[in-house]
Amino acid sequence: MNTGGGAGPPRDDGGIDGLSTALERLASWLRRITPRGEYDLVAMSTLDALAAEGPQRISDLAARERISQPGMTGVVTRLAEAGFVERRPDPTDGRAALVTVTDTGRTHLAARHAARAAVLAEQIGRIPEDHRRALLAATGALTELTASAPHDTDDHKDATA
Amino acid sequence: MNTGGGAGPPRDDGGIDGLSTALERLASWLRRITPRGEYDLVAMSTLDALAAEGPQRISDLAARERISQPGMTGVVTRLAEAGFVERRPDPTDGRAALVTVTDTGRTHLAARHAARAAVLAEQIGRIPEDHRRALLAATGALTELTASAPHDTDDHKDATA
DNA sequence: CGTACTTATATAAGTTGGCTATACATTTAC
DNA sequence: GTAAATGTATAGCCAACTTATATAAGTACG
Repeated sequence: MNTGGGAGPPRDDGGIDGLSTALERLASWLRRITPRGEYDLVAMSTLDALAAEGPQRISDLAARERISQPGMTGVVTRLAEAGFVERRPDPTDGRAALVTVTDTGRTHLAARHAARAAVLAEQIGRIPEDHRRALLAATGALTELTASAPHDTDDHKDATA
Repeated sequence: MNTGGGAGPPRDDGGIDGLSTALERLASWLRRITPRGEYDLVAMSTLDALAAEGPQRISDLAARERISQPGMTGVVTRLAEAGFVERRPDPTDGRAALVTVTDTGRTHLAARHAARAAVLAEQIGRIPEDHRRALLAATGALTELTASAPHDTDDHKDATA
C-alpha cells in the first residue's frame, strides 16, 4: 500500500508523502481563496516571468509554462489586449516576437500580489504561532524549489502515443 | 504601496509578502509538473474531500470548492462516469443526493498521489538539505492552513458558513 | 391536507482557455 | 536560389466552467 496517502489526515511517514498531500491540498486552497474574476493562472504566471526575467519569445514562454505554442499565443494576445504586455519585433530574428511587460502589467501584478498577500495574512493569522513560523521559514525553500529548472520529469510531450 | 512585493528576489518584510509570492509561484509550479492528461484540480479536490470526510451533498461540495452548484453537478457527473463516485439518495431528504467515493475512486486517488509524490521526491532532491528540512518541517503548518474554514474573504456570494 | 414558499439538483445555452492541425513568414543550409 | 527548418498565427474542436431557469421534494400555515 502506501505510506500516508490514504483518506485520512496526512500521517507523516518521514516526509515526502505527507508534504505531497499538503501541497496538493494547498493548490486547491489557493484556487479557493482566489476571487473568481481574476486573470487565469497561466497568464499571471507568464506575466510574472516576464516581469522577473525580462522579454521573452512566445515559444520560450510556452515551453516554460508547459502549454502549447498556440496556447501561449492566445495567452499573450489576451495579456496584450489587457495592456499588460506588448509584442515587439526581435531584432535578431524577423519571425519571432519578444513579449515585454508594460508598466500597466507591473502595476496589475503588484496589485494582485498585494491582494493575495492580504488574504494570506488573514488566513495565516488563524493558525498557531509555531506553524506560522514554520511556514515563513519555508519561504526560501519554496522559492528555490519552484525556481528549479523545468527539467522534464518525463511526461507532458508524449502525445503521439 | 506594498511592502516588498516589488522587483527582485523576495525581500523579507517580516514574511507574509515573500511567502505570498512563493505560494503563488508554487501554484504554477505544481501545475507545470502535473501531466496534462490528469483529472482536473476541482474534481480531484472534490474526490479527496469525499475520501477524507465521507459522503456529501452536491451543494455542500460546491460551496466547499467555491464553484457553482451546476458546476459541481457536472464535476460529480464526470466523476461518476469515471466510476470514482456514486450518487445515492439522502435518506433524510428526497431532493438531495449523497455523493460517495467508490473503491475505484480511492484507488485512483492513491495512484495519483503516489505519482505526484514521486515527482516531488525527485524535484526536492535538487535543493539543499536545509531547504528540504524547512519544507518538511512546514508540512503540518500547510495542512493546518489549508484545512482552515472556507471563511469568505469578500468576493462571490455568501457560502453557508 | 392544500396551497405557497423554499431548497436541492438538473438542464440549457454561452464563455473561456486550452488542444491539434495547419498555414504563413522568415531564416538557414546547400 | 530553392528546400528544409523554425517562429508565430489561424481554424476548428472540446472540456469545464458560468448564469438563468426548470423540476422535484420538503416546510409552513390556513
